Amino acid sequence: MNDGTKNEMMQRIEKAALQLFTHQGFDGTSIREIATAAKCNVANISYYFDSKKGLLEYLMKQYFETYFSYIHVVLQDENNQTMTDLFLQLVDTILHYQFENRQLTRFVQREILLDTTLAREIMTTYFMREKYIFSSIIHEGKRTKEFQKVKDEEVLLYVRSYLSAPFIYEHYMNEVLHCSVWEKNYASKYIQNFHQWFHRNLLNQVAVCKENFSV
Amino acid sequence: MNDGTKNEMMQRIEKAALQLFTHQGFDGTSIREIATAAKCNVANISYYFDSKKGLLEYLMKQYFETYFSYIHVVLQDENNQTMTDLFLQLVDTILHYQFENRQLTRFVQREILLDTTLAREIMTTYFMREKYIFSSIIHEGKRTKEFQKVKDEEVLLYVRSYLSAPFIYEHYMNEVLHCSVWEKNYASKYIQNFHQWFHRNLLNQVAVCKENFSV
Amino acid sequence: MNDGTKNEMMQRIEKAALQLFTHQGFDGTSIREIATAAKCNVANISYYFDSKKGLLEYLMKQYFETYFSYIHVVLQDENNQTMTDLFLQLVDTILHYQFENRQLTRFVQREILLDTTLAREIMTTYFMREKYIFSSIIHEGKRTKEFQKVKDEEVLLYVRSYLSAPFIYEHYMNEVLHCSVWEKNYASKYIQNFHQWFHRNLLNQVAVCKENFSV
Amino acid sequence: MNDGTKNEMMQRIEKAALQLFTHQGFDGTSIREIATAAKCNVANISYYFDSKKGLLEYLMKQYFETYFSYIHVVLQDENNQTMTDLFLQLVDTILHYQFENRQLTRFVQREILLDTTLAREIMTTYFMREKYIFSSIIHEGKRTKEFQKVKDEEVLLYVRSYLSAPFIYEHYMNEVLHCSVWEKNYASKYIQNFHQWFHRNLLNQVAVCKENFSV
DNA sequence: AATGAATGAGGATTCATTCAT
DNA sequence: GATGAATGAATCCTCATTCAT
Repeated sequence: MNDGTKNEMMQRIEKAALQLFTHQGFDGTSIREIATAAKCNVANISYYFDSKKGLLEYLMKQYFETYFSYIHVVLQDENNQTMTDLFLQLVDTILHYQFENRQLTRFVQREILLDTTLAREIMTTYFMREKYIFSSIIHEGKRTKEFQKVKDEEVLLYVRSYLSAPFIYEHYMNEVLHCSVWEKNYASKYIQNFHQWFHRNLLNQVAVCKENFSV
Repeated sequence: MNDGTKNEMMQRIEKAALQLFTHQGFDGTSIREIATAAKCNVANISYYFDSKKGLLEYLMKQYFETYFSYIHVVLQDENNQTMTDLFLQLVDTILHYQFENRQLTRFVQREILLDTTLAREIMTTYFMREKYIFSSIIHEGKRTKEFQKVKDEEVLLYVRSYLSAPFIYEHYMNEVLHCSVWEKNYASKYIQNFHQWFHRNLLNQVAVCKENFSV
Repeated sequence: MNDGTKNEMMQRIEKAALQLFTHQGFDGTSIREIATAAKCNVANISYYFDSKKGLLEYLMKQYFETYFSYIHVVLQDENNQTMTDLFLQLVDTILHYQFENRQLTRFVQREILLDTTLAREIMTTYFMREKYIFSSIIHEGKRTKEFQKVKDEEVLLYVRSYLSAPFIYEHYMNEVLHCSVWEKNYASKYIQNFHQWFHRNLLNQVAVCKENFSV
Repeated sequence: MNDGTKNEMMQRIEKAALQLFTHQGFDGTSIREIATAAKCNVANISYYFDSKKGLLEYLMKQYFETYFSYIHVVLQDENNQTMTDLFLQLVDTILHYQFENRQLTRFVQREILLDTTLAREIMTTYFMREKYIFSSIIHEGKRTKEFQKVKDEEVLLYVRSYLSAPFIYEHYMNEVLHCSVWEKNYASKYIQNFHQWFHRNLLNQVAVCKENFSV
């Protein structure tokens, strides 16, 4: 695989693939469809990504590497002094990144639902890494009494679920609830909601209850 | 499609298909693999389910028909007099059904993430129906002052998400959090958690805050 | 692979493949060409022989199994009491079998010239077996003073070469020497020639020399 | 095709191709494999040899041109006064040339077993030429009573077979007879053997019989 | 009810080659 | 002289399906 500076055709293939994968899934999409959509020859896909599987891995890798590059920027930001700052900043950054790359995010979230080798590898590398980061923050927050004595697993599952929900339930929201994820201010509202949850469930302070769902 | 009393081979095919779909997804599984796993001839799948797509639709239909048959039992149960009873009873029943049919639930939840015609149809029929039921209960609950003045969409999304989370995040829980969904008492703990959330966020009463994640 | 009683299509494929392989070699022939020649669908080749490689192995296996079934008939024939009888009877039988299956023989002889795994396997199984049989006969012949004290390797190589020459040099004989292998009495003349060589080079008797090439 | 002085890359390609052809045959080898083995770009093969077929023809042509250049040196050598000298000198020279270019020899001998246009062309040009040369010598030898009254075709076939046997049966000798063609003195022993055969079968003199295979 | 044979369409991939640089 | 990009055709194989039995 050529992984130098991306050229135009590579990006065209990438974009076309993502669009098709979003609708039909990886296995439901043929490289011919991708080639047609990308207006290129089928052989080019093998040329640039080695194989269909290589294209999948490339997209996955790209998603997670950018994901963690953003995370590391936050972790090294000296402004985040409290664990609260760090935690909220992380979630904000991740959600922003994901809202800006909806298709890719949705694609990745869906494919890892399968029980494939790739899915398992991603779990045991990337998600373990993510878990470790959040775990450390929670642990430190609890040590400094900044956070309540919460059950780690439940917080972690909630966060993970919160981070992927807008992309996993995009359809449900569009077609059933008729509230679009695409709406400009949806992202910020969604992030705000998280802050509320965070304050009520993690922070060690007497806070106002029952706010988030009330009008 | 033969809708009569299920015979042995039909069930064998169903079981084999579900198992394979769990690992490889619908598009990633060939009817040959299913036939091999079910120890039957390929032609039998077409014979019993008309086509591969027919098998998919059969599984979906079966899932949702049982799903709603359970729901209607609850709705017609005269014991559920308050909206609180009704709401909690519904969630309990649904979760129980789903925990008893993990593979099928997970399969359905995953396949409807695609942008196919079938997925959209399911959204606009089954999930609309589900939404209508929960919406009515919330509306009535708010009218009788049993519930707080919550934002419907947020409650609905939360419930929907809560109902599918254990199946969508099964992998994540197993391989990253190392807390297994298969554990005997996981289901009841998960249901209890919902009750807490329900009391804190929907019920119109002065309740104890910050309970759910604290030790 | 179906290896029950051969049906008509299987034989048609076999025949077509053999014809094409003879002209173009295994690697030079596509399964499409075979399918066209056999007037069947490409998928049938996979259906009956698993894969192109499977077809190759099938032809090879068939050649050698028939080959050795003939050999074993000779070995168990009680009429062959002397080693001379046995040796000559073997060569006669093999040559007859090969002359009756020219294409197959030529195909096999050509493919094993490659340095592939299959070729090496065939060497170390079938040809070792053949060598063992001839070696034993020579050894016994030498013990009983029926044969001269010849160098085994040279006799073995000569025999092997003699057995395959008409098929390997078929082209040369046709197009350069203009003496056709297809001529009715060529086979018997060729076999007679071997007898002469055998008498002059192996038999322990004062024989008339320089016969074979003189007019 | 570039016929100028061979540059380094051309030779690298040639060597790599020959090595791969030996193992996999011409049709079984892709130019990509050759390019990889020769550590050059695929396009270079087309550049230097026009096409894959061009490479084949180049190797064939090179083999036979060198082959006949050696032959003509022998034919013009005034020292070879008798037909016996000439005949034996020819065979010696050819065998030496071939033993020094084993891979090329083997490759050529194998490819001409196919029924392709190229193979037929080679038969009708190069091998006809060879045959003509040997025929003339035999004829003259018979005329001068130097040789016996042998059947031309049988002698010619024997000679042809003898000249290619070590290369065609290389595998058989290695893996079955376990006597290596690579052994230093094998070539000279092989040539000596031919001399014995020649004396016994062609020369018009009372010679000692039954020598060649006895210990 | 159940199966083996057979098919045409389409799957991913690799092929030899060309061309601009 | 040499290369990387790009291509269309062809590779083998698998797909879901049909049909006669």
